[in-house]
Amino acid sequence: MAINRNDPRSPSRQIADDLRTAIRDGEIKPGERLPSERDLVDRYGIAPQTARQAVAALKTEGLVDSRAGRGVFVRKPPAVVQVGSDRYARWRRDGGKGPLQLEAEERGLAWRQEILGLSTEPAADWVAKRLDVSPGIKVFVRRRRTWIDDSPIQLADSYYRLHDVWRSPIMEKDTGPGGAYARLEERGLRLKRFREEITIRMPTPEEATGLQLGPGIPIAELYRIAYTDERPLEVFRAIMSGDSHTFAYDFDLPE
Amino acid sequence: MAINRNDPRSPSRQIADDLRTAIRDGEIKPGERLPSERDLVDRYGIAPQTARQAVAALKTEGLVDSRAGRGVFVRKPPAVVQVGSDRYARWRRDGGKGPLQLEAEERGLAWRQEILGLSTEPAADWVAKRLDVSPGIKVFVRRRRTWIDDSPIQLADSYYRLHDVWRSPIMEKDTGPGGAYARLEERGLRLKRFREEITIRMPTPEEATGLQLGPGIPIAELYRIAYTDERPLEVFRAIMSGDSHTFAYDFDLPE
DNA sequence: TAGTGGTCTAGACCACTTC
DNA sequence: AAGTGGTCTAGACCACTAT
Repeated sequence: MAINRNDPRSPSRQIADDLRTAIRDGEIKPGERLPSERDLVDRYGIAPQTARQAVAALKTEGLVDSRAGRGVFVRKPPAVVQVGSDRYARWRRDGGKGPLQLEAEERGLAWRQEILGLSTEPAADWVAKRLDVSPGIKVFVRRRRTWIDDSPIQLADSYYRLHDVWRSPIMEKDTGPGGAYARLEERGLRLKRFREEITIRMPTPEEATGLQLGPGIPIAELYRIAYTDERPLEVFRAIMSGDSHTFAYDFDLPE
Repeated sequence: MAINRNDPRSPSRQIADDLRTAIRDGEIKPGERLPSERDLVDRYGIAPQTARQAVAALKTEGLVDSRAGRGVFVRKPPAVVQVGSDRYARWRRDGGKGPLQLEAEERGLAWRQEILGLSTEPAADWVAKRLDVSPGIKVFVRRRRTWIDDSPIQLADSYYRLHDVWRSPIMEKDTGPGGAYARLEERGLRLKRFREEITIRMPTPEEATGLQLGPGIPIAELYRIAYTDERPLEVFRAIMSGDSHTFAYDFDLPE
C-alpha cells in the first residue's frame, strides 16, 4: 500500500499493477467500486494526476469503467452472443432469422432492429469488389442498428444489386417474414454459400458513440458475402462490439 | 488552430478531433510526425497536460504511436496475414504447413517459431471441456511464439491427450516435416474437421509485452479444436495481434 | 545541445450523484 | 453537503534522440 521508490516501475504503474492484481484475485469483484482517486492519493502519498494515470491504464485495458460522480467500477462480463457458421447452418430450418436474432430468442433476450437508412448509392470500391459490380454503379443500401436487451450491439449495412431488390420489400423498412434472404429466394435467387471476413480494431469515436462503447472495448468489423451458386447476392458489413460477441466456425478438411 | 471556448467539446477533445481529421484527410500521412506537445501548447494556448491528453486519446484509438525522444507518428497499416477456413482447405496439398506459415511463404516473408515450453500439465477446465477429457487429467502442452519478419504476431499453445503424442516428435522441440498434424496422421489419427472460436479484447500487459503491442491494439483470442471423425485431437489457443490478422471463412448453407 | 515524449507535483473548478 | 470523476493550469525533472 505504498510506493516503492526503488522499484523500476513508475509509481502510476505500481498502483495500476496493484489494482489489477486485486481485481484478478477477486478482492475487488465485478460490479464493485475501486478506491476513489482521493483514496489512492492518501494511501500511496502521490499526486492526483498520478492516481488518475493509474486508473486510466485500467480503463484502456477494458478492465474497469468509470461513471462521473459515482466511481470507477470493475467491468462485469457481458452477455455474449455467438455468431458464425454453426448459427447459419440453422438458417433454413428456423425461418430465415439471422444469427443474432436466433441467439437472442433462444436465450429469452429482447431483440430489435432500428433502421438508420434506406438508400440507393454509388458503390464504394470495397463494395463493388465484393459484390462483383463496377465501382460507382448504383446499389441499394440498408443501414441498421441491432439491439439486444436495450444495448446496441451491432451497426450493420447491407448492399444489394439494384435489380435484385427492385420493388421488393427489401427496399422498405419492413422486409417481411424471414427477412431479406427469404425475399431474395422468392425471386429465385437461391443462397448457396457465405464468406465471412473479420478484422479487429479500436472503434472510431462515431462507432463508440453508436454502440455505446466504453473505453478499452475493441470492435470487430465483419464482412459477409452471400452467394448464389454463381454470383454475389449481398455484401453485409457490421461493426460489432467486441465484448459481447464470439465468432464460431465449423469446417471440414478436404479428403 | 485555436480553442473555441463556446464549443461544447472540451479543449483536449477539440485538439484530438483536429488531429484526427488531419490524419483522415491525409494532411498527416502514415509514418509522419504529429506536432510536438510543445507545438500544440503554443498553437492552441493550452497547458502541456491538455496537449498530452489529446494525443493520449489518439493513442488509445490505435491511430498513432509514440517513441520517446523522437515524436508521435501516424501508424502505418501493418502487413496483414489471413487465416481461417480457406487457408486450411489447402492444408493437405501443401504438406501440413499451418496457415500462417503458408501465408508468409507465399508473400516471401520470413517465418519462424520459437518454442516457449514443452510440458505435461493437468488440464484446465477450458482445455478439458474442448479436448473431451476429465478436468485435471494430464495433457501435453506445446507453447510457442510465431514471428513474421522479426515481428512477433502470435502466442500459441497446443494441448494433446498424452497417449496421442507419447514418444512422438510432438513432444520434442522439432515436430518434423509437416508439423504435429503430420505426426498424428502417421499414427492413424486422421484429421476430419476443425472448429474455431474467436473472441476479442484488449491484451493483458503480459500479452502486450509478448507481442510487442503498442497502445490501442486489440487482440484476438482464437481457439481451434481439431477433430478426427469421432473425437478431439488437439486444442489450440492463440493470442494474435489484432492489427496484423484477418480471419476469413467460407461455408455452405445446407440444402 | 536542443528537442522529444514520459512522468510527476500541487493545486483548481466543474457537473454529477448520493445522502 | 459531501464525495466522485473530468478537466485544466503551470510548472518540474528525467531519459532518450538527433545533430
